[in-house]
Amino acid sequence: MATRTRRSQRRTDALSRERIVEAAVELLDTAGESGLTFRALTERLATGPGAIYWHVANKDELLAAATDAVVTAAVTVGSAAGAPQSPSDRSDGPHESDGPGESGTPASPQDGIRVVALGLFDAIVRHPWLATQLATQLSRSPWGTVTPRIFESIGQRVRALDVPESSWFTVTSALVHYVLGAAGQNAVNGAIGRALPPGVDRAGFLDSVSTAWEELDPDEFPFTRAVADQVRGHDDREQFLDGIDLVLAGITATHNRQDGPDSTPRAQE
Amino acid sequence: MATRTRRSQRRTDALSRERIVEAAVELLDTAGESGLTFRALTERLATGPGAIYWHVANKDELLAAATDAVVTAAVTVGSAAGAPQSPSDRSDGPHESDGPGESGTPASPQDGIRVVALGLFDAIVRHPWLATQLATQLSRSPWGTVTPRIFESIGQRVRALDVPESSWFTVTSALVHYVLGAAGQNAVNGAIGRALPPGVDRAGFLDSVSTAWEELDPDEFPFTRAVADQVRGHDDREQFLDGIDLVLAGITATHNRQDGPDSTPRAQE
DNA sequence: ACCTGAACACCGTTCAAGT
DNA sequence: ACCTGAACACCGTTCAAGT
Repeated sequence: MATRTRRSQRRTDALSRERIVEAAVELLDTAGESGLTFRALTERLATGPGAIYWHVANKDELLAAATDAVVTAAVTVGSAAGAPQSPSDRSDGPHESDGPGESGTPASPQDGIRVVALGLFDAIVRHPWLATQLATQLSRSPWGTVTPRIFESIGQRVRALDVPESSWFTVTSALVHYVLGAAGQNAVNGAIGRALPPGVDRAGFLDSVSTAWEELDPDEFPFTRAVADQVRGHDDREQFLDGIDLVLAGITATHNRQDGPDSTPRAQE
Repeated sequence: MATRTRRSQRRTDALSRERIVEAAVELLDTAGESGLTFRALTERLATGPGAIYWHVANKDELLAAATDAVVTAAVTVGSAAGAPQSPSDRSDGPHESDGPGESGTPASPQDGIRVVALGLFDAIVRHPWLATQLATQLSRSPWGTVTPRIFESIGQRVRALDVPESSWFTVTSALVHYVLGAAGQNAVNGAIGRALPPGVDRAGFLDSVSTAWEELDPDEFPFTRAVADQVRGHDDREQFLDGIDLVLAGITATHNRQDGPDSTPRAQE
């Protein structure tokens, strides 16, 4: 169901780091984290393991490169077309393109943050292995390229908010942390339809979670049982944006109480 | 440097799922994620792989059990002593005990949230493998025990806030997402002193990150370069709590504008 | 400089056999 | 019911050899 282009019979045209990373991403998307092996990779690229090791140091580096490629595409605004125009026009389900373009309307900083955040959110839904990889990559080496890239794309919008410079780091960190936490947890949604038995769709899935929560021990889990029903009909992207808005509201409440026309609230339907 | 108790020469006293999970956690803490193998486990427990498989279905289940054990300890408030009394008395470095006890003062809901959040934060710093495992566990199966446990402990405090019941799920989710994202990214700190060459301490580590950020491409990373210096001296726990406060401020700003004496702001030094 | 592919060490898991 | 340990299939990685 993924890409139909390019099959295995292409021994011609030279191997390259780029092609290897591309194949790795496809393999991860198709077969999941455990599906990325050097044997599967050699087969798909019609070569031997030694050839891959000539271009890539080891599996960790390959995973880092795959993560970086996908994150860069997701976070680079203003490139591709056909992406979410504005976070106000809510549409269900993940989008198709890999980069959110800011076609047209010069958005407010808040909307810019929402667009970037949604771009990452959708990328993780499309590539569920990103959730784990991001956690690995970010916690292992903040000196890598992935962390600064995410940080930069959010931070540039924070700078446009009227937050004192001394708070830039803290505010941007808070936003990035929320986005990564939320997107990570919602990686399940990408796995629905892939891993789940066909016939069980998203509604059925939410229903099963809701039911499972309702059957928890009443003494240990009173709150979780109480909200179990709210799980049933909720929209993940909607909830994700509500969380962003909560943080944005906190930022304006904290940093410019007396001042300006605080924030541009999203259109509420 | 971890536990000095119990060595390998204890063939007596029966094997049990509990002892296996305990050994797994120790192995993960000591040798990292790649250090947990069935061979290392059999050696430590002085047994064969078959014995372990009698108590545990496979490695995934073992990892899930280890995660659940640590998270439960971290999130269960009111058990152990010697834990962070109140998030206001800031102390540097991770705490020793595994559960944050709420000894004494009946805290505000806000403080309760801060205590639980810090408990999770510290647990991830102490057990860096938790970051990856949490991402794996949560995104794979919200019907597991780990998600509800975290959700419940935060949610019970949210209920004590005066947030309309219809927003309980969204608000709690936002908090949980922030906590997991922030704690996950800060798992590095647990690795400092373990993985890093001795002689490079925390200050040196932050310094190296800051320097790396300062050397990024000025065209691609203007913002990241601008805040690079703020990285140098910052306190992770402090910044983590500042983020929590941002979300809490957003919650009160959004949900009870006209009403009560909005939130109890932390003492700012 | 780039690629081949056999070989190595190690891993998770199974299972007939013991008690 | 619980444990033993040899065996199996598979994995990441290496390296002498080719072009």
